[in-house]
Amino acid sequence: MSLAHAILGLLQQEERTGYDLKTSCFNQTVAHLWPADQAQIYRTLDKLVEQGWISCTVKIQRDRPNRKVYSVTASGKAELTRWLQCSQPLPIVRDPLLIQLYFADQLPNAAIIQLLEQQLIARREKLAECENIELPMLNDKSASRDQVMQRLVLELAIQREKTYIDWLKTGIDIISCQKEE
Amino acid sequence: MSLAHAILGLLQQEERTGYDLKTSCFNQTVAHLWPADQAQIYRTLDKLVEQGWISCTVKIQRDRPNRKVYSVTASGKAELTRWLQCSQPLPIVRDPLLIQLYFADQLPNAAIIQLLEQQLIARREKLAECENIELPMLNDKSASRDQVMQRLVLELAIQREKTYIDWLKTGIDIISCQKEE
DNA sequence: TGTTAATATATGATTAATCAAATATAAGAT
DNA sequence: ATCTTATATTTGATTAATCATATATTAACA
Repeated sequence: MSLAHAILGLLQQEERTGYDLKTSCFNQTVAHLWPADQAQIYRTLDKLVEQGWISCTVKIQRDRPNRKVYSVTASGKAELTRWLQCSQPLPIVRDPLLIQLYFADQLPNAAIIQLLEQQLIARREKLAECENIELPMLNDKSASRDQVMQRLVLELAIQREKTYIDWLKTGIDIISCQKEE
Repeated sequence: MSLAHAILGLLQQEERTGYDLKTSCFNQTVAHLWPADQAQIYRTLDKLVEQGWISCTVKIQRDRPNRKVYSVTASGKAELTRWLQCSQPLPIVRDPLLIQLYFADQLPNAAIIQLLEQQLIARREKLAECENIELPMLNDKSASRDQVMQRLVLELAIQREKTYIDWLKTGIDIISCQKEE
């Protein structure tokens, strides 16, 4: 499961709590790669401990509730390195809009265009989110190795949105010219 | 759930059995929009009958096992029309390769490139599959309304693969030039 | 003093999807 | 005669993800 390995990767960057993972990773950049909710994160942490891939230390805090800080064990590090080299299957995409459009011939043009316009808004918002993430450009020679990797990932996310946006615009044009019924 | 509505749409095109849905829809074009396995299809058919959106007639066959043929009811047709006009959320994409790349700074360049090369092969295969689907082009004026919709959907699938392929090529170039460690 | 917000973790229930396998009929091939 | 293939449906088990909610501590605010 990739979520487990994503968490392993994040904990290898630095030790964190479940709360940290949620608020500073899975609510931020990682949300674009592998969204995960809080319940799943805490449960996956439990599984990783069971597996022996991470270990937990309770940090007592005076001013706030105590934290369970997790860090990667030697065996966890080995597992991550192993997994990082395994070829993974293509992701499965299930896009409700495509199903709608596939059967949209029975809708009036205006209704179809409304669907596409709404997606266009949502996609533009997502593109803006991705473009707001600050990372050195691919041609920036001062970028560290991990920044290059992260920028590369971000570039796909951005390109993906741009492709979708272009396609939506084409779709709107095409439908506008269609004879109804 | 979109699977239910996809099935509703397919049954509105013509009455079909679970087997038909699997072999001539979910193994073919629809596989690129909304993959579904056989167990899920049959179970969803049961749910749709319970809802009263489709009805079932058993067709006795002499030469082959009997078929349960499903067709859309009036209430099913209404439900489909309703659903087709509801704005749907953006699909959630979880791509394991992006997680790998995000943490790939600890891998040697050759290992990263191997990951990307393998995805490139898989993506090219998928692109070829999409391009093999026969549908009139968007500028073809003899195309029927439903063919236009289906071509539009296919165009996104194709563009999506092309975007991914371009990105993979860029990625391979960038990683090749990276200093290791 | 009581309320809300932020920090922090845990659990129950449900849905959607996947995997595996069982069952049955008949045609066609070896 | 047996094996395979295609047709056709059903069920059990499990995983991954989501949703809702519960619990606890402290700070800040009104």
